[in-house]
Amino acid sequence: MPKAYEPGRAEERWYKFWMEKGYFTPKIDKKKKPFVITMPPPNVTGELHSGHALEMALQDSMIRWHRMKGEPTLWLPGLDHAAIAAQVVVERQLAKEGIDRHKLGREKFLERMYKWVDACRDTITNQFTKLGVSCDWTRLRFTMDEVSTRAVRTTFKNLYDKGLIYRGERIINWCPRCGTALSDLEVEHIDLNGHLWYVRYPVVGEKDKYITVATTRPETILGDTAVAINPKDKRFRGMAGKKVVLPGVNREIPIVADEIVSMEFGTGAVKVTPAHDPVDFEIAQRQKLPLINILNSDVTMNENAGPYKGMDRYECRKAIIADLEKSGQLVKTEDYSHAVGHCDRCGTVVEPIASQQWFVKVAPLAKPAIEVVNNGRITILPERFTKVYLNWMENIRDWCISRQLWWGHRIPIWYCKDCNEMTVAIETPTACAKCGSKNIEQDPDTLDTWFSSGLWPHSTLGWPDDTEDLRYFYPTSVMNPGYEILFFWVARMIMLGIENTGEIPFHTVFLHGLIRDDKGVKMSKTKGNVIDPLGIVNKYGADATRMALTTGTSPGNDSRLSVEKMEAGRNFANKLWNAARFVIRSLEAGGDVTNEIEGDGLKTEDRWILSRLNKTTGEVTRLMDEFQFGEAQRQIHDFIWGEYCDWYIEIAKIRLQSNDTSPLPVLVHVLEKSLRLLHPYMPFITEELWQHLRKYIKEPKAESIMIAEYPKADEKRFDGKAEKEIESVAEIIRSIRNARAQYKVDMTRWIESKIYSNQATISSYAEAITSLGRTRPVTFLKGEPGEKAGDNTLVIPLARATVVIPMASMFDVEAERKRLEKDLAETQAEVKRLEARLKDKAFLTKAPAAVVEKEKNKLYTLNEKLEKLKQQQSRL
RNA sequence: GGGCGGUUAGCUCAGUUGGUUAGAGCGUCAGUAUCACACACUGAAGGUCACAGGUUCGAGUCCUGUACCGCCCA
Repeated sequence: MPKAYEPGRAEERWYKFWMEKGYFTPKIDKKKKPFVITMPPPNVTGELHSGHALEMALQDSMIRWHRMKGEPTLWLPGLDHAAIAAQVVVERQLAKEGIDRHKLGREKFLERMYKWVDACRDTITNQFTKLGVSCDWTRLRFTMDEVSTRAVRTTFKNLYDKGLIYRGERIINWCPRCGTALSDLEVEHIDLNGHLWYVRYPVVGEKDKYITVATTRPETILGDTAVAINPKDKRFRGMAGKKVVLPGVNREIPIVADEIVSMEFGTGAVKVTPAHDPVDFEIAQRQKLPLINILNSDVTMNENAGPYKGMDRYECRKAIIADLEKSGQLVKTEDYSHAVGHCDRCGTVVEPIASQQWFVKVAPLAKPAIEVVNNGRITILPERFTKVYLNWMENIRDWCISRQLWWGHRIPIWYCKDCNEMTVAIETPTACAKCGSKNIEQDPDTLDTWFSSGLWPHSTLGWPDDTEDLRYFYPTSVMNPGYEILFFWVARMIMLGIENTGEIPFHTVFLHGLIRDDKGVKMSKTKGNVIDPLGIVNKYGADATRMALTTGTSPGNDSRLSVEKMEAGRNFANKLWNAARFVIRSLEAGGDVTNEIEGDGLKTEDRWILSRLNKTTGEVTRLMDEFQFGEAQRQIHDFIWGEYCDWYIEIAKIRLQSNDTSPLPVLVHVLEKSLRLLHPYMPFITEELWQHLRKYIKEPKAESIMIAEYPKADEKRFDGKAEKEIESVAEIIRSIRNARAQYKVDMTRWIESKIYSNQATISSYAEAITSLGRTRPVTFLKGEPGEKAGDNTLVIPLARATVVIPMASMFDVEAERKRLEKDLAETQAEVKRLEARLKDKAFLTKAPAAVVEKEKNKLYTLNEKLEKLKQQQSRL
């Protein structure tokens, strides 16, 4: 075995081995309850990032753990077509070639998309294997494959037939760059410093009478169809029903009274632009006001903008302000900070526009989805997100699902050109359902990508068909996405899962946090701070990468990824490697030994490590049951490094060096069990080492660690007495080492010690204390020491013992006294010299300040040294 | 505006029914080529657990308030 662990080769070999053995595919066993995770499908937008790597590490840990527990375990992988995000990627490629999708045409464009998907699938699956994920590749799914398409259409039709999907004109968020409508969730509100412009509209027929409104978007004046005031507002008594003239387009619009108008905002009178503002849209509905859309889809002004037609929205804003200023209608301008909607994908400022779109009426679907969380059928972890979920669900608004994109599931609606009726169908129809005309055309739009991913847990198992997979594996066990898609995805999966199957999609939602860079900044391609997980895997190994991502984190909290963490992971792997190397080497020399432990003949240190192993196992299992994987890993790490390596191996060496092979079964037993304990987190190195150990392993008899039973705590091995005793011994050894370091005793020198204790058994650790403390002779005495500190001895009181070390054994007291005296005299002389110098007025006034400062500092440190020397002298 | 989270060693973070002297990794300092490991070993230094009150025999942990940072929703 090489001196340091080399991850690369081992990883490739074992992944291949696991694949060949088919371990990743579960065997359906109706007598057993399966454990199922549907993988959140990565987007086909390119490559994996560290967030995916974290997700994979967490899920693979859960999956491997449950598989080792003997449960039929399914981890179902897949990819998401990621409608808008993927379309943007390919459109960028096209742009580089100097073409666009319109030039290419819809069909050719989709061909390009599929080609891209194929490439992406290869990249992503390859990246997954590098991380060691043990998902069932035979069930790999894609949100646009045949079954998914059928699931999407079936769902659409069902909801449409129930009246839960409708087409209507509503205010949607329009992204001019992406050229599509967005749902409310896809809009990011950013506070921007803008202005509030106060504009006066002249009242019709009343000379010099005006009503002043305030707006942050003056260009929308052109689309105003009313001015609204609060009916309780005394300032505008008698104004309702009158008319004002719009600047720019000189249209007459009414003044209406509406309760929703805030009397505090601006002047108390607000302009109403129903086609470009959600609140105004509602007012218009109530007041029966017309809608005037002033924007083209590229957000230039349309014919309704009169003289401003053709201008870009911001150009128009400038022009209007200038014109208002000229006409004296601009009353004042205030600085004003307000939230402006931006496209989640591309960052462009979105425009609220009234538009014909498809919507899901969500409230009826939300009701049962709220219920299942409230009654505990679905648990959301960390628990605090339950409130976030419920709060959103209880105030849910209709979901705009149509997108003006080409890439995605096309809306399964066909319009008849003859009778104008709509046909909704699962199988592509050839004729209008109403009149039978063949003159039908499918809706050109596609569905929001979340509409199909919302079906993911059941569609991947075969729904709408009644498949064996669906019957056996559904509802799934755990869903483990990032908290940022709680609304986007989790909420919709719960709603659509219940709607389609009558069952919850999963029992537990276990949310993870974001991976940030070492400075705590969210990783993004534009910031250039993304860490490529494959780069880390190549440099530090997959196990170290996984460890770096998941240790020292707590559920649902963001974490930082840094070089230090990756190094820590690699170092731990190497530590484990070398401990195993030592054990294997000892085994090779030790004859016929297995990991089976004989009942008697165990020494206290053996019983101690077995007790610690089993307690750790119990603790780790408890933590994993509670989804505290970071803490579980820390416990395994601390046990292996801090107890097994630092103490047990060191103490065992004493017996091994005198050719006593009795610790060998314990060494291999504890190592073997620790490897199994660790396997879900560090699958490769544990397999590699386990295979090295296999000929010494009597139980379990598996051909791979990944299907060997996960360790269970054996309470019979708990041994509080042994733990106390070894703790006591360790404390004694530490105190002696401490004294050696404090007095700078040379490594090669043996020092004498007397150990006073009422624990009779301590004396049986003479060898351990001798060799680990490098102390000889060691005498064991009962009771309290007669020596007092200062009698040329060091007296160290401990919890259950007192250690006494004669100074003379650590160093030659006489020589040391002489050395101290000499040093003391020299230091004192130097101090005197410096003090005199610093009193010298000539020096103080003439020497440069820096020099004086330097001398002062020197004096200070010398005085400190003097103190220390005096202390040392008094102790001799 | 509403809600949630964070504030613990120089840095990054654990600390889950309130219970010895608050832990880890990294970093720092001192020492070590000891025959598993220098990706290591040994030892040390380093904390008013944001602040102010309260409950309790006992609070990093529970309650109230304040400040700052971050996130979500409107």
